[in-house]
Amino acid sequence: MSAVQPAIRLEPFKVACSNCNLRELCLPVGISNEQMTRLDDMVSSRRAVPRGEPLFRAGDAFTSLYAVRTGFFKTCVSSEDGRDQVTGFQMAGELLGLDGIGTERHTCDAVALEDSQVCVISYHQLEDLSRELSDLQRHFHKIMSREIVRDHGVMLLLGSMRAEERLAAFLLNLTQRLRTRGFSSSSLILRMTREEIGSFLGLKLETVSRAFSRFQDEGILQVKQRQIEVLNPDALQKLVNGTPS
Amino acid sequence: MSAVQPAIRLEPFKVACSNCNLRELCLPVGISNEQMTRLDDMVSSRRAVPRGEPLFRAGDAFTSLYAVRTGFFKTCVSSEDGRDQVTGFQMAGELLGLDGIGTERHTCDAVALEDSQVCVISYHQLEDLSRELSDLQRHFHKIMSREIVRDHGVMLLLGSMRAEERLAAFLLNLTQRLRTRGFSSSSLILRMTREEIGSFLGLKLETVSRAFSRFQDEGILQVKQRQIEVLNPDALQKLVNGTPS
DNA sequence: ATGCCGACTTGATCCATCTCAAGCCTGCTG
DNA sequence: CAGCAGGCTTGAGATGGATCAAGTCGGCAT
Repeated sequence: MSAVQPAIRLEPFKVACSNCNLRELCLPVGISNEQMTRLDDMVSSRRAVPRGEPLFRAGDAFTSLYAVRTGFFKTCVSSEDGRDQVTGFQMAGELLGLDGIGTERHTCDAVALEDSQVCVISYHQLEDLSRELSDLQRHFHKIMSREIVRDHGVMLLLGSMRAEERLAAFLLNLTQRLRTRGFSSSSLILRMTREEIGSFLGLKLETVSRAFSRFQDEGILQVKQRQIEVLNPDALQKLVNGTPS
Repeated sequence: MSAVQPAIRLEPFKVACSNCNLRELCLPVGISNEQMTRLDDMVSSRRAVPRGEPLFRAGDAFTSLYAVRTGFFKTCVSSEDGRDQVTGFQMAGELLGLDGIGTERHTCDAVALEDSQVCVISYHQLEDLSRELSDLQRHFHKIMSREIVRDHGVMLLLGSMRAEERLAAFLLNLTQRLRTRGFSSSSLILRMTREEIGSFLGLKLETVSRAFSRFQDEGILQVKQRQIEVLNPDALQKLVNGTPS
């Protein structure tokens, strides 16, 4: 690889939803095969985002949605005075950029937490195509609606749970999403720092760290830095359900 | 009015977006006049919801969206174990029910906080119509996207602000929305209890009450139960922007 | 190997908010 | 018009998480 130019654009490999192994998680869900080729046109390119780099920033003009192909992202909003809040973590098959539709500018930053690749989905073409393909239209609406429901869940977490309950809910959510993708649900490597977890959960990093230690002491987890083994998922579940141990 | 049957359905008055004075706030934004008649078909009926009654509940089958015509609603989610969280308050011109699209069941309760009326929007027809009218499609997408952005703002509030900052942000948001509707932005009547405000803001009702009292002591507000006068909106703004006093 | 730096852990203390408890308004009902 | 109930305020004390401060760990560059 040449050291001269930053490898942001990937060589125009054959981008095709039709043979993507994330098909079942991503936009094409419920799309028939014949319609799939139309979709392939809409998803015209990929983009590589190195670890630590933004895919987009608040204020950027909105033109596209992005489907995570490989890697891991966080999204965060910030207020004028520098407060900021991680609003989510996105993994393979999940969609980024929905926030930009409303104002035609992105309203949050999306940052890669490891070297990642996204499929670029022209929003304009998505609009056009979803006027023709009602399955695509329906599915896209569902994705947006689920994002709203997910956000409500986060509000519930932030508004009514205590530190250990929040962390338990966070871990269960992560393992569940990993399981959907065919990974072990008991062994995971965190892609984000304690501080980023804390920001997402409305806690300070020390509190997150203490909660991890407590879970380890109680035999619920094995924690080696970012390498986590879930030894007792039921205990996590009980915490989330308000049964305080 | 007959005392026998509950007056849930309103007599089929002429329901018409085309001459609704909320046109500029609601779904029809950006829709041309000729398209408006098509819209009127889609919004086929109204429904009255008495104070304290649910418009829909979590688990109900999803068939329609609702535009608030008059009155005031709250939406709240609850977890299995009885935790619950107010996720928003909706006033005239705002849309309810987007949460239901993803799973075809509602995922939260929507409850009227005063006697209210909503326009019932058949989601199925909205899908069909927005495949024909790209302006409608675009506007509907924007509404969903803005809801996501709003939710991110609430996360920021819940995750990073202190009690008085949260209340200040809440009051500014309310007055701003009232101003948009042509009401005074300095005088308002709260439609919700301290407990509901607290649930929304992730605080206990006593904390909300104390924050109101403090604002009154500092001359920022005049508080008479639910009747609020905003005497110093700049002070509220400063609180939100992190300038602590 | 060595040293450095960022990420993490852990302890001690502080403080914002919660909790519990008492009392007060206001509107409604009998 | 008296009594009641639901919503609100206020106080005192408890506490969960924040803050401040050391230290440790591990990967990376020299």
